Amino acid sequence: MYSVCVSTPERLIEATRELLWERGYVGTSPKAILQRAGAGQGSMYHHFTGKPELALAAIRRTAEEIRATAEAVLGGPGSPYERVEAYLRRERDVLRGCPVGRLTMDPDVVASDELRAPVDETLDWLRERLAAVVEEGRERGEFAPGLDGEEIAATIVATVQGGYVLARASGSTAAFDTGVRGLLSLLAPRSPAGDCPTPTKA
Amino acid sequence: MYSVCVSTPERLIEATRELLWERGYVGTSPKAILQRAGAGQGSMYHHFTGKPELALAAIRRTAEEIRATAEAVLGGPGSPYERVEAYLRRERDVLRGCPVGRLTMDPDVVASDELRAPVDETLDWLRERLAAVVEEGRERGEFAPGLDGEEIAATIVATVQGGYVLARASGSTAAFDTGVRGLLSLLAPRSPAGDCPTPTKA
DNA sequence: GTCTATACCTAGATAGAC
DNA sequence: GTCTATCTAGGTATAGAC
Repeated sequence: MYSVCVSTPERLIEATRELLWERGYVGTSPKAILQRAGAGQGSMYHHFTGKPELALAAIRRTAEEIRATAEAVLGGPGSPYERVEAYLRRERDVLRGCPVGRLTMDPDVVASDELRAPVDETLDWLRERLAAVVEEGRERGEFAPGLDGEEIAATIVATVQGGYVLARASGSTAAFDTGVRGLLSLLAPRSPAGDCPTPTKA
Repeated sequence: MYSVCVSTPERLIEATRELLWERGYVGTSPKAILQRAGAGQGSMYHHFTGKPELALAAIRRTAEEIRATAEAVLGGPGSPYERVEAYLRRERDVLRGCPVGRLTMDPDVVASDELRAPVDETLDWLRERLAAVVEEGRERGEFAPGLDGEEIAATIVATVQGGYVLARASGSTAAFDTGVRGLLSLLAPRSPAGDCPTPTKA
């Protein structure tokens, strides 16, 4: 209940954001939204044309929040590798999953260009942002020269999104962390000497 | 419609498998299952106690299928790296997503230990299987000696599961392939000489 | 075993009073 | 703006005929 000094449309949007995160679009009913927002039917249909429009407002806000959170880390201090590591290791509600990524498993969201757009834009922005950081690191010699920024960026975002899947399947955050550690070990800058592996014949 | 020489329970399970893949558990109604299976209400409740039991049968079968498909590649011919690559590059219905992984975004599946169990077991088995292959490759010197099999396995599975998310968000398989290429470039065996990067100071 | 009929609840939206 | 009917359709399950 967001009953303190918050407008009704605001409470509706926040309630929708929570429910979309918890139950997805098909699993969220107007009735559940109204109960959580402490509003009646009339209010909702006065401010919004229906469930899709309300969901769109909620998704857009969540998308914006995710960008801001990511930018705070990726545009922060530290070397490119450190910023990627900070992004991967930053605190997350792992078992709740990604409030934007999870919508891609929602048939009604994917079927609607309007609802899918903010999801697509967010993940696309994130990939581009990470690609720039990786390219910067590669130019500095922090990453192997053969790596491609866009490819590595896609791998990073996928590892996070897939980490949520593993964690929710097992009911534990461990698998998420394990996957992230694996990726970081693959990305880790080569130390000055001695660990360039001696290749053996195939 | 699976009307040719197939028992009714069989048709019900197959219809449920399809619908769970397309629409998830909360998005799949008994009515839709019956229509696709070409059966009536009575048939379904004669053979199954209800939607959860039918879904469980469907999920178990899909899980078994996934294991068999993965084992065919991971237990096949080729070096460990080649088998991992074959797993990552094998043909997939990328835009349909993973029929097992997607269930982790379903609130009713995650809330039920019974329904979640086969999902968890499948992804867990896959990680262990991949970990063994990676360990084998590391012992052969195909992968860097510092890598951890279980970590890399989690990264591989997460990249695939997350690749589905990226693909479905954009409505294109490109992002999946890009993420896989990035991961393969990170995993690639070091070539005999010349590309051990000259490290620069941090 | 399979069908139809029936039941009750919820989803999603509209109408009109206040 | 918000509320309480009201409405039609669908979700989920049971009962009982065939």
